[in-house]
Amino acid sequence: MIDLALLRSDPERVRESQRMRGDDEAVVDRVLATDARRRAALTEFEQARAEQKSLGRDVAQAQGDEKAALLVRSKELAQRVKALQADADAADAEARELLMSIGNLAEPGVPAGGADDFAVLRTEGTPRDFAAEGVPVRDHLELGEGLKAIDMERGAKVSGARFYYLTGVGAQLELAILNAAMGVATAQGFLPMITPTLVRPETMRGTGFLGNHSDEVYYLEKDELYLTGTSEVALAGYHTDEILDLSGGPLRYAGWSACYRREAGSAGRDTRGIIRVHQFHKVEMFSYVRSEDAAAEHERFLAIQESMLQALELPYRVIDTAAGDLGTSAARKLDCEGWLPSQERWMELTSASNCTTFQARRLAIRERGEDGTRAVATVNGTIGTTRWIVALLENHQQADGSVYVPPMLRPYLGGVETLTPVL
RNA sequence: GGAGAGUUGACCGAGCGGCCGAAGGUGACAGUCUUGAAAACUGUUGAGGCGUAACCCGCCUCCGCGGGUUCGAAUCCCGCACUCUCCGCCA
Repeated sequence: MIDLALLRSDPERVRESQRMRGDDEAVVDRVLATDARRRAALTEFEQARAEQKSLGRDVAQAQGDEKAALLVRSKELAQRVKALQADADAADAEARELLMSIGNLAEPGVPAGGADDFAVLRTEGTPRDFAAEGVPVRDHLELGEGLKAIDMERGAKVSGARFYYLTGVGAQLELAILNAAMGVATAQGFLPMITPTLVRPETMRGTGFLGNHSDEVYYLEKDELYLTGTSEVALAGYHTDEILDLSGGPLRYAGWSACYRREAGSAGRDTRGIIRVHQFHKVEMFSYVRSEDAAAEHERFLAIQESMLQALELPYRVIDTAAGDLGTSAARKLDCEGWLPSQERWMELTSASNCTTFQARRLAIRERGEDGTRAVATVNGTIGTTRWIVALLENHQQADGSVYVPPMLRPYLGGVETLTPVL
């Protein structure tokens, strides 16, 4: 939720952001109009209510005829108060709903436009020249099957499309990635957390995942619970309705969780292998930080992500996502995309979003300031996920179908330097 | 799944249908005293909103959440969530 006070004082700033995102800018004026109506109704209600309260005190003290007369008056007033309250509540709900429909303000510098309008900030590492090496490029699934690491067929038999089993070294490889990620995060001062993956509607809504992309989310109707697509949801919800003490620096958490995504809008995309699946695991960094420090925290996340990808010896590029491709909550999103040799394209491996005060405002997460409280900022970012298996297998494949293991992961794989196909 | 008890401010804990945003205590902060500290004493100490752009000030809302009864609800009624205890079931 954006700051209503800001929308009132600088509506053009909000319109500008809406344009950058490709969203409706007329909503800004609707918010202004509805808010004016809300305030008028509220004032009227409050005046009537004040009168009712003072009359009520008179009733309590009056006796006999005087009391009877006062009761008549206050009964009339009670009707009026009720009606005015209903008006005020309705106007408030309407204003709030409109305000909630506005995505976070894109940060200055974020490219305008949609999914294809991202800016490439830099490229690190060089994709291998497989032809020059004389290595025939196999895709991750072919490699994974050769290693007996990935079983899509049985995944489909048991659960359907986009489900899979990780078997043997595949399972070990995922655990290696996640454990390495957890280790790095912990060393960087993040508190390790294993989080719930089923959350209540308020939490899902508060984190901004029930907006445009609500089709992406699994919902358990019988229990009124949502399956989360990232531990960001549980980590953001963790401090709902709390006033935090950030005087000692940001609160940093590293959440480990299974992630569930319906992939409703991606029919036909990435159907082969485990690039785009309904269920996977992820370690996510999440910080609660003072508003003025959020951009620096965002950079910090990116640096940690890059250090992971470098340790895994994966070529990648960093992109600044365009405004129209930001999630509802994000003001800026920086992704690291790893090279995918089999398709000769880049594929998202990490994503880091600065949500500024947007999420915290919805979830009522504040800190104590000089006078009063103010919303904190939240920042989130990937530090390891199942999909990295794809990049590792493909980028580190050898001519014989074996796969080189970067030193960082070896301690988690019994020290092996190479994964060898099972014949 | 069944039965019961509970949910009040940073924390503990009172609370009669009518000056109750809420006694008392703890903690925190400030002051007095002290060389300093402790103790003692005194004072301050919740959030959101409207009037209003801001101050002062005034007013409204918030006693788990949502409804209802009433001129008036922390207090009475209903529903929901959560916590605890006992029983049952599963592991």
